[in-house]
Amino acid sequence: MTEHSRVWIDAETKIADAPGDHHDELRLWLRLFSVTRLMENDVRSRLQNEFDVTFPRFDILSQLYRVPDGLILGELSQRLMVSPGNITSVIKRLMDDGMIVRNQNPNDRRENIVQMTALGREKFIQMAASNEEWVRNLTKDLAPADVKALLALLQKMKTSVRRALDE
Amino acid sequence: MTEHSRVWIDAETKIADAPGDHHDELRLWLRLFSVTRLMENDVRSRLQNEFDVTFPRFDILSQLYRVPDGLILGELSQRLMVSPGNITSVIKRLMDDGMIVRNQNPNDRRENIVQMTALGREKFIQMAASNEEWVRNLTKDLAPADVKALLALLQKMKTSVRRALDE
DNA sequence: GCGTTTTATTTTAGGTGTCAAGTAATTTGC
DNA sequence: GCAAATTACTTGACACCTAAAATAAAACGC
Repeated sequence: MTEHSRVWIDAETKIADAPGDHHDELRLWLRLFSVTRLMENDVRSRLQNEFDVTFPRFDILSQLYRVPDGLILGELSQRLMVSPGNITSVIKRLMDDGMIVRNQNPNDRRENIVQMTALGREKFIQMAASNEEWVRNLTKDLAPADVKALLALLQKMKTSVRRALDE
Repeated sequence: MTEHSRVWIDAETKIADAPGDHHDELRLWLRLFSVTRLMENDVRSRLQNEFDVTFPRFDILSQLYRVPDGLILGELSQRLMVSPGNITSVIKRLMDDGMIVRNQNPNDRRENIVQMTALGREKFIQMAASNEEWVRNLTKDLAPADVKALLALLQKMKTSVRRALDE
């Protein structure tokens, strides 16, 4: 039992489980939420302890890593699903750390493009490798077929959610 | 398209999808995370707009609703999977709103039991009903069998995560 | 072409989150 | 029985988060 594994009694465990009633969707949401929080808490504390980086910063780096040409702040905000006003300060700190750079688009001076630096790229690669290892370890009791099935079902779920949000 | 449905391009959409490689677990984590955030953002903004309550407060009320005898702060912290230091101020605000009360346990004066008030109970019932409706709407394109399958697979996943955290 | 509108970002106020250090109450161990 | 360890909670420093208002630049409309 490591420091990363404080035992949570999560928000969903104690609900009377009478499967098959009319509350399965709610139960699904609670379970989804609790698994996510469980994993997120572990990943967050490991990122902090082993790389001295916060989860949101890692999140930003993940995005920028995949887009070498960089992203404008608005795109970043949308991809991370956080509000635009939030990005400003986190970006500032990543710049102070030398992980990213930020440049005004000369063709549209409202836009600010952020890109990874070589340093950011180098550090991110290490974090990403550890991150993947942590996640694989957390999910190691799932059979590959379960993983596949979850991927497909969660895709369906995401599609449903997006459709509902677009209405 | 309502105010609740700002269109996010989430953190996971843009990953090259080459299913079947060795990165399915990571992809699963990203997808799980993005669905959760998508739903959470919607639920949070609706709770705020329609009930003037924050998500964490709703979370606390949900727990207390199910336990009429109340919970001590530490239990609450564990169930919500948030750090103990966090609970204090949120509890304080819920008390100011008259939704909950807090009493010292006379047998162990370190412990503080929080319970819902009649007002809290009354308001929570309305919120919970709306919440369930929102969630059902968000997941409405999922067949009942998909919901069942997801519930089972996420349970497996949660078990795997807990086991890994206990090591 | 010039005022209006839209778009991109920042700022502000307030709530929530962590961790670490601190306080108070109980339990342990000799 | 009393010092030491543990448990429950609070506080303080700092990071993130949202919503809404403010700023600045580009696009639009007539």
